[in-house]
Formats: sequence, C-alpha cells, structure tokens
Amino acid sequence: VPPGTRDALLDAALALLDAGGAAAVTLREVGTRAGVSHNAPYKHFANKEALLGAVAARELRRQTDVLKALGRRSAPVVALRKALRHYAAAALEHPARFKLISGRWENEPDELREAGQASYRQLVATVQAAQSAGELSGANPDRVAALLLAVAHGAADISSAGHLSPTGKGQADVNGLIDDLLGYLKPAVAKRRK
Amino acid sequence: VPPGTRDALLDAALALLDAGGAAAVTLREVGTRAGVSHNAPYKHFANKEALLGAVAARELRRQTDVLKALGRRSAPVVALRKALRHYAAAALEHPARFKLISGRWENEPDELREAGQASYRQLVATVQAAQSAGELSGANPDRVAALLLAVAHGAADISSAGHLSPTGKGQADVNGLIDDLLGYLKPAVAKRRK
DNA sequence: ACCTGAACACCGTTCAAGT
DNA sequence: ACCTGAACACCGTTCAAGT
Repeated sequence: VPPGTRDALLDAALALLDAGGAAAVTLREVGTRAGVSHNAPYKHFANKEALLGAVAARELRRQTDVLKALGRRSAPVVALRKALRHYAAAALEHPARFKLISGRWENEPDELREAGQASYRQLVATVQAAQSAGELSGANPDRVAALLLAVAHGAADISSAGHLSPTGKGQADVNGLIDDLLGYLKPAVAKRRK
Repeated sequence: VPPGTRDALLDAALALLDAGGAAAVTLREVGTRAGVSHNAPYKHFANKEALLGAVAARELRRQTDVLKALGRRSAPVVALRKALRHYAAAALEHPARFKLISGRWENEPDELREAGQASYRQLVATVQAAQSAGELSGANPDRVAALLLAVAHGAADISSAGHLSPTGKGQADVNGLIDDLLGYLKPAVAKRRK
C-alpha cells in the first residue's frame, strides 16, 4: 500500500515536532499537511495523545534498530560506547522527539511501553556482552546499564537545556561524561585470571 | 506588604502546576485563584512564559537554599550524598516543577539562569569540599559535579517516567544509582599519603 | 499603578452528514 | 471504512475603558 493517510499523519506530526517542538503539533496542521481535513486524524487515532504516542513508538523503534546494528558491527565495549553516544546525540539533535519518547504519559500506549522495554533490554544485553568479554567491571549488569543510561539521558537533557556548564561545549561535554563513567567502570587491570 | 497580587499569582500557578502539570496552568485559572480577573496577570508578567519563569526561579532558589543548609550540617561527602538524594527526591515528588526548572526556554529569564548557575556552583563547591577532605577521588571537580548531576537528573527523570526498570521500585532505585556512582568515585583506599 | 470586560484568533473534540 | 464542515468550549493575548 502506498503512503496511506495514517503514515502521512505520522510523518506530518514528526515534521512539526522537529520544526517547532510539541506546541507546534496541531491536529489541524497535521491534517492539512497530510492533505486531509482538520479532523480526519480522529479516524485513525483516538485523540492527539494517541497520535503522539504512535509517533514516539515509531521513532523509538527506529532508534533501537540503529543500536542493534551498532552491536553487530563492533566489539562489545565499543558498541556500548557508540550506543550511548548515539543516544545522547539523537537527544541533542531532536530534543522534542527525545522528550516525547522519554516523557511521562497519562496513559502510555502499549506500543510505546513495549518499544521502551525492547530498547532497554538491548542496552542490558550490550552491557552483559562487554562484561563477558572482560571489558567492563562485573557488577550487576542491570544496575550498570541503568547507571549508564541515567548518565547519557541526564547529560543530554541538561546539555539540551543549556545548563551543563557555563563554559560547556555541548555535545563534546556529554560524550566526555559518558567516557568518564565508562572509565570508572573499567575492570581493575591488576586483576588476573587464575 | 501582605501577600500582594504578584505573589498570589505565583502561588496559584505553582499549586496548579503541582496538581495537574504544566497543561493545567491556565492564566484564567491562575487569575481566578488569585482573586483577580482572567487577565490581571498581564499587569505583573509579560505573558504566560514569564509567569512560569518566575515560578521556576523562585522554586530553584528555594531548593538551592535547602542544599546549602545540608552543606552546613554534614561532613562534605555526606552532604553531597544528601544533596543528590534531595535533588532526585524533589524531582520525583514534583515532576512538573522539575521539568519546568530544568527544561528548555525560548527566552530563559535572567532570574532563572542566575538561579541555575548559583545552584550548580553550590554543587561544585560541595564536590571540592569532599575532595579536599579526601573523601572523593581527585578528578576535575567540575567534571565530577557534572557527572553526579547527570546521574541524579537522569535517574530521576527516567524513574519519573516509569522507565527505570521493569521491576524498578522508584525512588529506592534512584538512590541506589547515586550510591553506585559515589562508590565508583571513592578514592583508592590503598593510596597512602607520603 | 492596577484592574475589568469584551473581543479575536486558535485549538481539541464532537456530531451530523456525506461517499 | 474514511472523510468533511459546522459547532462548542476553552485558551492566550490585546484593547479600550475604568479607579
């Protein structure tokens, strides 16, 4: 099937989101850009929140696919570093998407919750692979993954708001913080296998 | 001077923010709750954004005062841990305030930017104190402070959205991540002074 | 100096109606 | 099954006018 009204609505909503933030996503403008009337969206989505939820879930799935591809092409700890940098870079490049995907939902759509869980499982798997390869300290992989995600998320969010540091240089600083944490998580070099 | 319309407007906006999120803060409802007409706010603030900016700056100043008091009553590294926990707990308790204070601003009010810088300086000073006391590893205090803030911010934001972990227990997990990072930042015990 | 009431443009949502 | 056009309630903002 060609584009289809539903996909055209999602595309229009994403374009408006990136261009002008969440406030710019108007059902009327979404409809107009998709070539339909101002309330045709209601034939495809229950309401505005459902439309935004579908946009968020689609983007999160796309992002997770990129992270999976990184995992197939690099050594574990390199894939982990690339994944975290990619996560932060995406957040800085499209802050409104980032807030939509990672934000609070009154009624989180199943589609979005499942995409989020799949993305998190991918991260934990990468951490485990790096630990098994002896490239990362051996603490509980779930906790390590959560810590890494918290830093990437927090650094990107703070930087995106312009609050990282008075003299900060944006993304460079975000990557620096990710590297700092990965450095602290390096296994002790003195520890030798028996 | 007794309350004053301006303070009454700020109080009403904060109450609406906490009760129903940013979407519930309506200039009309703010005016009504403050006992004035629906557009009296325009006599005290340029527009809705300016009103929200004043609310954010006031709350950020209050929060920073709490962190300063913690610093005066505890040993440095204890104060640091308490400050980070307090930051995260406040974020979880009043998520809409947290997003307002730490979010993006089209035109960030001077008042808010200055309050944010003061808060960050307070955190860096606490890190430095902990390092001077030999309770925290000696890396660049600005980078360490940024890393700690990123974790507290990121963990609170992810947890607040319900995305920390499928089996996560909210605030307990956030504090756990803060403790994990502080653990990694402990100075090497084997290192003795000459 | 501070406030009110009417008015305007805009938005989410609903409904009756069309093919 | 999908879409349109009119309509409703609500919101931010402006303006003329009041004290």
